[in-house]
Amino acid sequence: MSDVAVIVASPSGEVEQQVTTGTKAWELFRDEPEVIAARVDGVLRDLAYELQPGERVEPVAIDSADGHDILRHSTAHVMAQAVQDLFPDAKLGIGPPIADGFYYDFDVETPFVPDDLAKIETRMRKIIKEGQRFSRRVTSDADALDELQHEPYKVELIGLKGGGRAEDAAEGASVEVGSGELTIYDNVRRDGEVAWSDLCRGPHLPTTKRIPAFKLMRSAAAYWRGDEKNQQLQRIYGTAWESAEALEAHLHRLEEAEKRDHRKLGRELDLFSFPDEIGSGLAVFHPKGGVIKREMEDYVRRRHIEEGFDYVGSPHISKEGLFHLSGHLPYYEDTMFPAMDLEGARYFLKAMNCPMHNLIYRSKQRSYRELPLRLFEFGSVYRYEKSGVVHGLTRVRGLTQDDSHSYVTREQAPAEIEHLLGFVLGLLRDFGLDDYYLELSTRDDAKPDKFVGSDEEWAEATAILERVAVDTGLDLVPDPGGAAFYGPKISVQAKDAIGRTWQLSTIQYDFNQPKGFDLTYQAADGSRQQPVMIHSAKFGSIERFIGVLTEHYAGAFPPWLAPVQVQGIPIAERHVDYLYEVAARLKAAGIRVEVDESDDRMQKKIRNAQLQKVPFMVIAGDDDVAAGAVSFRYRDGRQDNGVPVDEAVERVAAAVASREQV
RNA sequence: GCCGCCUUAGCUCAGUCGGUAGAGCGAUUCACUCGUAAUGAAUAGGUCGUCGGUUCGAUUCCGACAGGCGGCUCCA
Repeated sequence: MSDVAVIVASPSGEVEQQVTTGTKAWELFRDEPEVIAARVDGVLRDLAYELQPGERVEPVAIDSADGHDILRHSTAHVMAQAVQDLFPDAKLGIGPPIADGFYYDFDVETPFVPDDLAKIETRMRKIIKEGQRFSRRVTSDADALDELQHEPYKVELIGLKGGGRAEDAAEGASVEVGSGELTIYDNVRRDGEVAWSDLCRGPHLPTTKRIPAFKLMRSAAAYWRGDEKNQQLQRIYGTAWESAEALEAHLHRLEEAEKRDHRKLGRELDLFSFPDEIGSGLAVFHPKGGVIKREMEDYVRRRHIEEGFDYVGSPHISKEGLFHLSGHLPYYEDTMFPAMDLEGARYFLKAMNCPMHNLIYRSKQRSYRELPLRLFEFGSVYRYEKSGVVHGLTRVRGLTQDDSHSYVTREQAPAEIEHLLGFVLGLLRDFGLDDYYLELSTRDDAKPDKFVGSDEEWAEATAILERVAVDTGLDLVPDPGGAAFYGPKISVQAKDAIGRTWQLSTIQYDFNQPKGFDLTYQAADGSRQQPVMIHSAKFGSIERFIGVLTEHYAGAFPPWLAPVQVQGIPIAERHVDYLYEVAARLKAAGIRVEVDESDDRMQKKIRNAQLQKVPFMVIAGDDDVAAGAVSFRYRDGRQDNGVPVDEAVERVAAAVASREQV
């Protein structure tokens, strides 16, 4: 028995270590209970992996990103075993780790109900207690097909792998079958009996006992391999963590996110609602939500004009010919509201503004001297979103786009895109969103029927967008196949206060519609040339952006957006008149102020203002009246008493003007 | 659109094993006038989502539809 040399890497550095032939990875980390797997020459391995000479071995801790994935993947196996114990006819789909958890898909006769989840959890605890060992076994395609003949979905995966198509089998399928050798993991009881097996690449925890904390979250249907033409499977989502505390913290984060839900805050703060009588996905803004909407629109309109855009207007409805001309109808008729037949013509509610703007462009002969010509409006569009996808303000059927179209010469296009991107990012910053990355959506070459235009045009457009995006220095994520039919796009994905990302702005390069509309301009040499159009929505939709901002600020808007900026609170009834005088001063400075003259006690008034998340409470009692002052209370409970009225007005006005958060 | 769950007062939710309903908050009125997150009392408010079916009788059971929630698919 000879020695082999391996390199053991740890945060403190790398050490060469002599071990006996046949040493398993776990033997290097036997004193480190948090280590649940090893990264060997860059590849994740079970701790039972037998070390080879010269290999570089890194411990993988359960609370690392890789460790979490392994823990959650193993927990998914335990869940699948529990499900098949309780529902022997359940066929296995796939079961990968995902962000903050895992899922496993099953083909079952009857969908799972909440009670089933409780039963499955109980069964899982039993399996965990048994301390079943995850045991890796290499197999061949033929043997696996034989062994798994009762698992039709696994058989399908093996077949796809054989065809070299494992990667596009389904999202998450690569955890079952990779491009390399095929492996099966057996769950082995202490007495050596195999309790359960699953086709899987691994790696896994050493035993089920190493699952410290988990919870099943919900069940839902999911299409096999993500295709709605396929069988629907029942998916169970769960989460697993390195400790009960970490699980608790995760559940707490979910609760906090729920408190920020714009649908809930919209009701509580009286911002907007979705009356059933109007229809699904169609919002009305109440006076307080209307303030936010108006402030946003006013500011955005002003900024567009400052940036060289012309404000235009267009109707909500049009004869169908326009949408044929733009090329939209063949691609999007399904997502437009059905046509209305009027006077022998078919009218559609508009789902996009660009055709209307093209008509404005085409209303007269254009000169190169006019370019870039930038048309902008808040365009209301209607999209017949499928009933299952409508969601608060973030996915609606009627929305207002802050939409612009820049008509430029081909030579001007790169500079215009750069200008737009800088403008968009500046606007987002003004609204308090300063963490984002970019996505470049391109054509799917495999689906030529979904896109129009030549290969050369697409290549040119994509290259320009990519170059401008890269120049920003922001992260750029590819999104193959995500382009519009008429051209590629850059989208800005903004992160909110609790780290969720939202697709907001888009910038699209379009060489097709100018062709369809036969848009031209007269060049300096007298020739007729075709412009390129650049579509850009800054917030995507006003509605969605209000939803995103509501969640980002958890309803505590910065003063410039807050529906009520100052709530006046008298200590006693005799201070009401004084507060109205202060309020008049604030109003004269353009501040939105209300005085609470209700019968409530002042403590209750403070509580109400607090719950309404009003940025400034201005309180007045005998002391303040005597001193010609007021007392401030902020949302965080901070107080500032005896502030002279002039200074108080100045302080509020300054906070509003600077658009800062307080 | 597909799967599951849900729909009781303005809001949050009890409840009725089938005999037409209750709380808290909110609203209104009255009393109280108070220094930093809930003063007290009284009153009003519901065709139990809609439409059908079963039944002597349906808010309750069944079905369809509408709306909502969680996913899947989709998102110009």
